[in-house]
Amino acid sequence: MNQSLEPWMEELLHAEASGDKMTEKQSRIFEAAIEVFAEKGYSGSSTSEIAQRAGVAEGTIFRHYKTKKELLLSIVAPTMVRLISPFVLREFRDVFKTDYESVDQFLRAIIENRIEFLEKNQSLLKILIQELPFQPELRAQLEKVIFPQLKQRVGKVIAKFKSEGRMIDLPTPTIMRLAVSAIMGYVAIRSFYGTREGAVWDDAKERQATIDFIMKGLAP
Amino acid sequence: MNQSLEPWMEELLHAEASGDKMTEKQSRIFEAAIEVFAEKGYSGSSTSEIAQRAGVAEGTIFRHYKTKKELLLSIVAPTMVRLISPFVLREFRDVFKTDYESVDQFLRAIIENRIEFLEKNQSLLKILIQELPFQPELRAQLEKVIFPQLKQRVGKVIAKFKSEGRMIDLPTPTIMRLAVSAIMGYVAIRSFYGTREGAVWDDAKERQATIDFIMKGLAP
DNA sequence: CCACCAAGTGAGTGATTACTCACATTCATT
DNA sequence: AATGAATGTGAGTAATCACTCACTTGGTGG
Repeated sequence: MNQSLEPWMEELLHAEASGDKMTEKQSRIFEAAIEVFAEKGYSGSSTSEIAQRAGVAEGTIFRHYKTKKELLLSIVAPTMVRLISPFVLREFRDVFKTDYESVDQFLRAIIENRIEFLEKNQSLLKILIQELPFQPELRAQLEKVIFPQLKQRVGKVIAKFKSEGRMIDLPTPTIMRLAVSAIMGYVAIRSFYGTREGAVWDDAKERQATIDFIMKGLAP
Repeated sequence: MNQSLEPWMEELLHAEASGDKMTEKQSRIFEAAIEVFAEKGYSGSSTSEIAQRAGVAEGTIFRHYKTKKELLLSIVAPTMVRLISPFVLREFRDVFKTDYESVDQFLRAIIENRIEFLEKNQSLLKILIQELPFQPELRAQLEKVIFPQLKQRVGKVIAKFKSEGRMIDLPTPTIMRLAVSAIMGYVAIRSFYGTREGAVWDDAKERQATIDFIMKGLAP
């Protein structure tokens, strides 16, 4: 399953798994980097500004991260894992035993959950999406680790739904793509409008419409 | 309608409208810039590389564009206009007269048309999406010109569909968001996989599934 | 109390950046 | 052919870049 992760990836995952051994200054750097990267993009950010905003000397950054890119990856790679973490949890496999009242109920719950996650981590998501096209390591992780795991775990649940005739008969990746893109569109527009004064944006209704849209589109 | 465009925008639109008065070298710069920006991102690109790839001296770039950012905007601002141009065409308003057999037929046609456009202009789209969060001028144009025009033009057609009970009763922007995000998801994944050797991607089927998904989701 | 090492510093490094400018070339108009 | 403007050039500039390194600080184990 772990199909020989590359060393840098092992380290990153391990670093995250093994709790926060971070110095206070290091975590200040970490947070500041998230801020600046999200604000100006990776290429548009300078290590000097990150240091400044973290309240540390520029050299301190390189004490903890060999390069600027390593700092980026240490932020973004774990995010991809966290993004799919609910699907890897045991509870998720229990869908087989627990017979949900409706597909709706189950799907709604998980969609709401992921929307919540995305909104609480808007900066991380922004950085991830921005850098995905430019960082081959990230694309590799997505393709070799994230996609397969998603396909395997979620695939089983979707297969069950399909076999019960409660969901449209399409390939699992296609179904996921359609659902995910609707959610991403919702999140994207929401962040475009930000939280504004004269906002003509009824969030509850928009979210409901999005979920309904997905459900109706994926109905058999 | 034109609600007082800012000068730079006027110029850009005018420059495009008034045909190609470009020098050969200028258009070489223009094309090279599209290449490099799409490849490395705006901040990650250097004017020296653009000049090199265009086969001109670096100074030539600044003869035609005051700054690097102006070069970017000259590429990307017209793209936004072209993106919605079909909806501004006269034919589009004729939907009222011409009674389409089905909403399906009409929507399918226009969705296919825009997918085609996006695929033929992948680089431009990539640059646009990448820079939208960082260029206030672009966001302003989107908000003040693109969105309103879309809402007005497309709104009428959608209103007609809704009144005929052939489409779900949701706000126009919501309907557009749902349709557009599904299309963007399709385009994004397609470009992620690129055109590869062992591609497990049946394009025709994916496209069909996407369109069906939109139609079903927007059905009344 | 010493010795040791990781954590932290900030001045310094060469490379690269967007942009300028004095000058050369080409073009259009008379 | 002459002239003025538009186009093109590339060496030059100050600023900024990611990163290094000799050094200081602070905490921990013996």
